[in-house]
Amino acid sequence: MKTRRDVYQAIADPTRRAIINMIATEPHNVNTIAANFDVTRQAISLHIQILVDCGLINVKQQGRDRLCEARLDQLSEVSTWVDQYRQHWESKLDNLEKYVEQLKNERHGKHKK
Amino acid sequence: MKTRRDVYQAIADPTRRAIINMIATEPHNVNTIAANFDVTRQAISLHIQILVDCGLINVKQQGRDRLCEARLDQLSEVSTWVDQYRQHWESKLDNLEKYVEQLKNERHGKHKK
DNA sequence: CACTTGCGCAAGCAAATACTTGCATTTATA
DNA sequence: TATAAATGCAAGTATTTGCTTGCGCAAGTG
Repeated sequence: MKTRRDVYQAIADPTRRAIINMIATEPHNVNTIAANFDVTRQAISLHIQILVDCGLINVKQQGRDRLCEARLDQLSEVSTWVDQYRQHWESKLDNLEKYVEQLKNERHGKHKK
Repeated sequence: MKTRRDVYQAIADPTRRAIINMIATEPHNVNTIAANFDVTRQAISLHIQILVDCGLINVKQQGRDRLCEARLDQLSEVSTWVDQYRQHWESKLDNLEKYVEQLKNERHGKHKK
């Protein structure tokens, strides 16, 4: 049975979302990531494995470390799915248009955080 | 044990996403929804229950029918989470813009389906 | 008032999850 | 070269899913 782990499945788990958050700005190795959670390294390792499987994380072997880097563009699938309904909860589509405009501006004015 | 079913968990299942899709434009009762899937009504009923639990569906009793209406604004939580990473795959932003444009057109020229 | 229709509830199950502990392997390092 | 550090792999377990079948009940209908 093909393991049907897709992106939606991947981000369904809060721990995995937290992991993504952790490496969103800069890559970290497995142990560093694991150190931030209460569960064992093995558990985190498994979560990472799942994230790798669905393309959300890219692992780069670096000596004895495995650098985990986020491939956030993989989230676009979810983004697209959700956005198709945006007009249903934002009274007007024009709002989305403004939203995109706003995002474009943010893109130019390098992010802070 | 508090059932921790959140929106992410809810949309993780393809059947549930399909259900949301089905009632996105107009409400349907449970049997009508179930008729569109290969699984039993009970299975669908359970999925609907889950969607109701996390606020993605609103059920209105209408005689012996239970009209299921989508509360798509509940998806904003997911949208917000994903969007915080959007700048990481910003190249896709222009595509979204085109997408919005396309949606606007569809809006004017009433959809078919 | 029988009968059909729309549904929920509950019991039972197989498979998938989320974790853990234990052990093996590879790569720096003192 | 021993030793520590960073991980993966494997086995075992408790839960949580996703479904099914069976049953009961309330709301329309002929």
